[in-house]
Formats: sequence, C-alpha cells, structure tokens
Amino acid sequence: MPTSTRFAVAVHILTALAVGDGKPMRSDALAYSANTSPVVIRGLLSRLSDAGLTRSQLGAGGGSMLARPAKKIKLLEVYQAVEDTELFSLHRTPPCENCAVGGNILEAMNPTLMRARESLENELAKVTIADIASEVARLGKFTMPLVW
Amino acid sequence: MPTSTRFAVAVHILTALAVGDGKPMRSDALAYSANTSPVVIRGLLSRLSDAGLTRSQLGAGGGSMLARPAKKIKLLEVYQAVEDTELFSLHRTPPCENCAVGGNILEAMNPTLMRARESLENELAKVTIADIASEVARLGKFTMPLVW
DNA sequence: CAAAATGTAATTGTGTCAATTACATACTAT
DNA sequence: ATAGTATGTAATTGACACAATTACATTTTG
Repeated sequence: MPTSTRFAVAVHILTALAVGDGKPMRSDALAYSANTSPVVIRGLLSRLSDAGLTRSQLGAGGGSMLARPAKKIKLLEVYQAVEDTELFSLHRTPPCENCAVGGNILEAMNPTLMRARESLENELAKVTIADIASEVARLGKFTMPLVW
Repeated sequence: MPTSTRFAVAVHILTALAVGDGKPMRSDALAYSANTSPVVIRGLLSRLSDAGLTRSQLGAGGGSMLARPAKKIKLLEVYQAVEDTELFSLHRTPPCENCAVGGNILEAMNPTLMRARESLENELAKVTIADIASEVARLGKFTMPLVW
C-alpha cells in the first residue's frame, strides 16, 4: 500500500526552500531539481500552501517560500498535506455482513491498523525539514544558506 | 496510488481458516465471505502458501488450511507475503543528480523513512492471526472452532 | 474414470497518478 | 499604465496497478 510520490517530492521542495537564502524560488527551478514538471510542483505547492507550510509570490521576481522556519515543519505535516489515501486499504467491496468472519473482520483489525499508522506517524513527527536540510548540506558538503 | 486491498483480504482469509475446525475451506467459500472472486482468493492463497502460511489440497473435499497454528502467524508475515510495493514511493524519475538538493535528498530522507517503516512493521509483528480470530469470535459472539 | 478443486495465464474495466497543454489571474518593475 | 513574469488550475493524455472475469490445465479424491 504505497504512498504517491507526492510526499517525497514535497519534502524535496521544502528542503530546497530551506537550504536557500529565503528568496522566492520559482516552480521551474524546483521542477528542475526534482526532475518533474513545473505544473506538478505548483500542484504540490498549492497543497502545501493550503496547509500553511509555504506561501507564494505572484509576478516578476516571485516564487515560493517557506511560511514558517524549517525547524517548525514536521515531516508528518508534509505527509498529511499531500497524501490523500488511507495507509491501509480495506476490501474493495465490503465483506459479507452476515458471515461470522466477514461481519466482524474490519472491526477486529481496526485497532491494530490504527496503532500501526500512529506508530508510523509518530516517527514522521520526530523529524523536521530543518533536519533534512542540514543532512542534505552535510552530504553535499555545503553550508546554508545556499545561493542558487 | 491505487493501493492494494491484498493485505486486508489475506488477513480475512487466514482468520476464516483460523476460526474453522481445521477442515479445508474452498476458495469459493472464502470468496463469498470476503465478497470477492475465487480467482482473487486463489491468487492470494498462492502467495500465502509460498510464504509457508497455508497449504492447499487439490481434488474433491479439498481446499486450503493453515500451515501453522494461528498463534504463530504474525500479521507482519501476512503483510510481507502479499504486499509488493515499497511503503514510501520516491520520485518517479530520479531527481537532478548535480543539484545540491536533488543529489542528496534521497539519502537524507532514507533513515527517517526506514525508521517509519520499521515502526509500522513492529506493530504488525505484535499481533497474530489468533488474536484477530479471537477478537472476531468475541465480536460475533461465537466460540471457536466454528463449523461452517 | 468422472467429478471436484486448485493453479495460473490472458483479458478487461476501473481508478490513480503524473506529465502535458492551455489559459486565466495577479503582481512587479519600469 | 502596461508589458512581462509567475502562479493557479482546469482538461487531456498516457502509464500503470489492481481486481474481476474467462478459460483451461493439472491434480486428487471418491
């Protein structure tokens, strides 16, 4: 039960904004770095902005910026901002209601699936965009802010 | 992404086998309970059998059975037996290698994604098919073994 | 040997995602 | 003001995974 690629690309976007010097970045620059199209980037930025993580500046010299310090943006927020689907998909068509197993299996599994999901989310809540950005800087042997 | 319903249905299958009296269950009976088709069930049983969780008996009076006591089957094993895709999908096309962020983002995110995945898997490893089966029996107000 | 059941290949329909095209909208800079 | 720039978003297309279905070979029971 995979996530879409949106989460990875959204983290990429936010990290790029975080390592920069705060000047707005255009969607085509982000698209180049993430190797996708500017429209896909703008679609993600739209969700991130709805979630209060970024804001955008129209017009010449415009682009997108973090709406908050990178240290205050948890990966969990990014995940929730861009992922639509439930982590665990259940039966495509509901199981037989009158069956001993079919009628109760969903309720029986639910607590376990909840715990598994929460456990994953707790890990994503421990890490911030600032953490990822400084790791990227370490691996790439550069210091922030990076002027593009 | 269209996420797979295989995990939920596989747990359903194994739970149905667990609450039964040990006699082989046919794929069409399982399909009826899970509200899907016998071919889908047999496809899942094929994976579960490869993983050593079930075995099947051909011919008249045949069907599928647990290959091990339900108490010895962890949900994690079921998950790994039937799910193909990585939990976190990365960029569809790899990010720009020469970019400061693109060249390092995957490696930078990897430890966090690993921890999140392991954390989810740990939760699934804590629960067995026997746990689910007895919860189903409790909710359905019947006692095991259930003769179909 | 006939019937029953699994095992699996091939086809089809559905849905999601991402790439693309196109255009409206809003803002900046001169 | 206005020309240019950038975002925002709708619509279309292609690719792909999943599951439902059809069909049939294989194996085993009775």
